[in-house]
Amino acid sequence: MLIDDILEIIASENRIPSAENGELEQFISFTEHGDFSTNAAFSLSKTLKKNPMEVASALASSISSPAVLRSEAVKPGFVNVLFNDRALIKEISNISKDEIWGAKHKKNKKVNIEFVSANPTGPLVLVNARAGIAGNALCRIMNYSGYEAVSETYVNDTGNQVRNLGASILHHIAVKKPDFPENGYRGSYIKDIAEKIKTKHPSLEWSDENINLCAEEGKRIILAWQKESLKRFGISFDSWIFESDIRRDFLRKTEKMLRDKGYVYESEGASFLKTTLFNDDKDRVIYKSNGEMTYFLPDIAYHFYKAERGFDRIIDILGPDHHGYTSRIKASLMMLYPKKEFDIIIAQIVTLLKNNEKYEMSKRSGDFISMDELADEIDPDVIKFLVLSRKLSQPFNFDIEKAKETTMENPVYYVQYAYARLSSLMKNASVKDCSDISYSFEGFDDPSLRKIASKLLEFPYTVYSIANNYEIQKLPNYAVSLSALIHSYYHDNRIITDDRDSTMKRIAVLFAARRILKISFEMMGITVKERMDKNEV
RNA sequence: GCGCCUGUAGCUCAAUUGGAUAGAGCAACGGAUUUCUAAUCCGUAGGUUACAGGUUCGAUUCCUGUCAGGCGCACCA
Repeated sequence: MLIDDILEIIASENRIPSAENGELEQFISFTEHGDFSTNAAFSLSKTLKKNPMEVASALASSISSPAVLRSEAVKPGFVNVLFNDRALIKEISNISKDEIWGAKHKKNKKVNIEFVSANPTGPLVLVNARAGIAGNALCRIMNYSGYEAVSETYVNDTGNQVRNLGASILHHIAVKKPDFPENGYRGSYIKDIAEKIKTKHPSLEWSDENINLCAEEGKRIILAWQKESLKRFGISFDSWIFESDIRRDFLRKTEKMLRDKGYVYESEGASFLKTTLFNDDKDRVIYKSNGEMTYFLPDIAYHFYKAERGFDRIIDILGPDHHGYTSRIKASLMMLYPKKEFDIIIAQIVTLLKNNEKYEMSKRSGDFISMDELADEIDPDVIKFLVLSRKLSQPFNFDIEKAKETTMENPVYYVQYAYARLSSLMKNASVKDCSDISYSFEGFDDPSLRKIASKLLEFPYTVYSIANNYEIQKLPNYAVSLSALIHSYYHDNRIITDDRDSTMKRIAVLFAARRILKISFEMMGITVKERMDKNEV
């Protein structure tokens, strides 16, 4: 790519050692001062112990390429680069000829992204939707950026919560029974499941055996139900891991590894893991004094299982209730796999507002808003775009009335409309693919058209940066700002005219812009619409 | 009490991770259309980035303190 070529020149001319794996990418930015800028001189000046401006001048003059019209050092030490129009036009044709222009070559780095990971004890709620939407997008972003990313979810299909589920269901079936279980699930869906089970087993006594039966049946039903919910949002996983399988196949090995390394000790009848050695507040119990295992050991086993499968980077997207949990799981991975990159992203709470009322969402209370209920009311595209527009680490206020009623609050229509406009232009100009376009023109003769072309260069670098810092909101932000340029240009200019040369220039740039929008929509999981029908809303 | 996160326009959020004049949308006001779909565009107004110090070429961003809010702090999962 155009910018990559220049970065390579900068790196080799100035003997920047860390410039190999595209390290220079982090020093580029896109402003009004050129097609791109770099502040590399500032950090370089520290290692060279020279004046930043001096370094910048050297950088600027080292850039000699036929593609570059001007490269200049300014004020404190920025270097601004402006391409000549021919080079930009060439890049426009590259964008148009490539289905996924900008995607990096695979660098053989395997990434595992885990998200949603819910108990099969109730409907999925809004945080699950948030994590799911973001996780899928992140997975595509990382694949585009040269990683081999896999999306994964973990099903906690054993343990107390599942037993509580069984007891809650059986309580609706058995005639003679104790009080409703203390930590039981009270949602109305429990009753529905009980009714379903009744058709197969009309009468069940209160017994451990039948609690298990109800738990197994309930789990199956809820899991299928959760899968349907995920499908409505287009959320999918490359792999499903079940806690029961981990316990069966990997638990003993994990415990042995930890004990062999001397990280386990006994105290007051319980077994502790020395997580404080790796920055945890206190050591954590893996076996209680009554001999029971805590949830912690299977979770470690699961993470070890990820590491064993050869992933170089492991990413967990967790709900806000896992805040205090991150340091201990990090510590356990440090014990045996210190070389693995391990990142935990906390997806903050989603608060649903409706007419300024706050909805509480808890599986226990039975009074919650599920993913499904949200999808019933609001176009999933709207939800996806809104969810992706915010930093995951920020709490998210979702106003259901705004999302539904005022379409102006929904930038997703803004970007989809930009795409639809371009599509209808291509149709009117009888352009099906890039072979219908000539790229033999010399210049843009219109700054705003050139600006759109220049904006397209930015796209890959926006995506790469998300792969590093997980700030997914940059993707929708980019789509909005590109769409703004498109809408503005469209409004000011008649695209298709009798002047064939000028028509072709415009179509060439807009075809490429449409391609970039499409790639970004697919990353976000937003529907790509060739036309927008007003009565749809 | 301890830990993590947050505090930016009236509201919801950005700001390319320490960069150039802090930007969008909504709400307010004024304008543009016999449309290649106005779900659009252009303009006006709105800010001591919670507060006080510090670090340096440069701070919304990093450090310290204060104030305010959210979340998490089990031999629960």
